[in-house]
Amino acid sequence: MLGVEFIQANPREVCQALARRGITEGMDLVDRVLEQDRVRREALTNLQAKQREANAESRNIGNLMREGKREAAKAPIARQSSLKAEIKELGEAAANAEQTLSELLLTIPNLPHESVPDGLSESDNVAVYQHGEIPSFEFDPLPHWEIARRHGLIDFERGAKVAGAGFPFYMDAGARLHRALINFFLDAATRKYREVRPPLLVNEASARGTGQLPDKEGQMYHVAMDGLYPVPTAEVPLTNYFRDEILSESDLPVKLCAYTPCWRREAGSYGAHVRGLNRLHQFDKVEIVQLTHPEQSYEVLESMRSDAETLLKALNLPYRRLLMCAGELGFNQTKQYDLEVWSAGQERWLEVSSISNFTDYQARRMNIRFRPERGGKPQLVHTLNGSALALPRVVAALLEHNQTETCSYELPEVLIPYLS
RNA sequence: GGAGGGGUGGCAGAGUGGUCGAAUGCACUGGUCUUGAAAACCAGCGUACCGCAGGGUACCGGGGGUUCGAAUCCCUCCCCCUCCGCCA
Repeated sequence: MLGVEFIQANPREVCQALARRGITEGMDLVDRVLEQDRVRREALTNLQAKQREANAESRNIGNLMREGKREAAKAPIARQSSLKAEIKELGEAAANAEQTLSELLLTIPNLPHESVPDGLSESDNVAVYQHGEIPSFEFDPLPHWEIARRHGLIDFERGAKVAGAGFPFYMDAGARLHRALINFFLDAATRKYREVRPPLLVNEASARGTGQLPDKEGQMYHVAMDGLYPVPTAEVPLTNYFRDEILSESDLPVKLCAYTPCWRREAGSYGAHVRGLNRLHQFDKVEIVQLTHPEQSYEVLESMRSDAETLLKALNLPYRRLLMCAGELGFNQTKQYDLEVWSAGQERWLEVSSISNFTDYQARRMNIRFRPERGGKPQLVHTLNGSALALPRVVAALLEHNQTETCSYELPEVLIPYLS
């Protein structure tokens, strides 16, 4: 969430930034936040004045009792009970005001960075870079599900029987290819990031911390009996690792990476775009996360983006880098790159990575701060994350890109050591 | 799942109803001493919020209650530890 102080100090900028996301009632939102904050402060001031009064009275009564003047204490004790009722009422008012403000703030998304292009739709995303040529084939290239079927790499039907659509079995060379990619990605990531094996189920507070709750509730599976959520991405456990903690400035930047399966309900999808490996309920991903000093996050965003791109280059896959337009940004992000590989069999781009800066938006929610070395109050860190990479579409692109006329396929050299 | 014991500041650890936001030790910061360092000594050292300010309020796992007054008593939830059971 945004900080009230910031909104207070920059109402116009906030409105303009929200407008870039297509939110036209920005001024109204800002006004409501400021008004609600005023209400909250007033309620607090009133409450605290009464509490002060009651505390003084109690001290007074304590002194009288100690001196054995029980009679003299009777009047102030009687007065206390009416004070107590007032305090209870004022306390409830203050809590309500606080709650209302925080709910209001949760409806306001993060503000697009100035370097983010304008636009509200997918077509406004800017392809800022492309690596490799889109290949032309002398034959009709097959989609990956066809190649996978002929080689027995993936068993979608039995996956559907055992779990449901979107839960494939990877078999034999298909399973091994997955393991190879996970190891290849992790070996690259761990040269720079601490390797973590996180919990695969998280509690509600963690889902709230990274912003999956309350707005994206339907995207996660939910183990209702125990109040746990299978992770939709390793971002959740990794970023929550330091929730409610104060780090030393010298701890920054914190760099974490993890391989995890990811579970997503992805309700409402249909058609050709969900065929094969395009969209699954369970998939594998290596995630990279950094917590940085506020002054460094945009620099770090570029380096994380480059970490992910290095992998695609090593795999020899044509890909392009999209800079997401203001209207297509995730709710919590200020700037976001998507990396898309070329799917030769489907003749379209497939997203395999998204790298984002959240600035202090998640950190404020999660209360992750650092103590400045030069002294002063703890400050919020900036959080960033990115996929490096998500597996299924990489598998799809590898099969499709490297296919031959006889429907065999080759794999890039970097994977050979991982496949033996 | 059953029985028992616990959750206090960065860490360790006192505190069982009245100036307790909380002793003490360690760690950390500044200073004295020293050629320098160590040791010793002195001082400082939680977080959030309200207030122009002096200052005030809240926080001893979370929530609720008893009381004029709660870290301390009661209820409830969460978490941790030990033993038993079950299990990979």
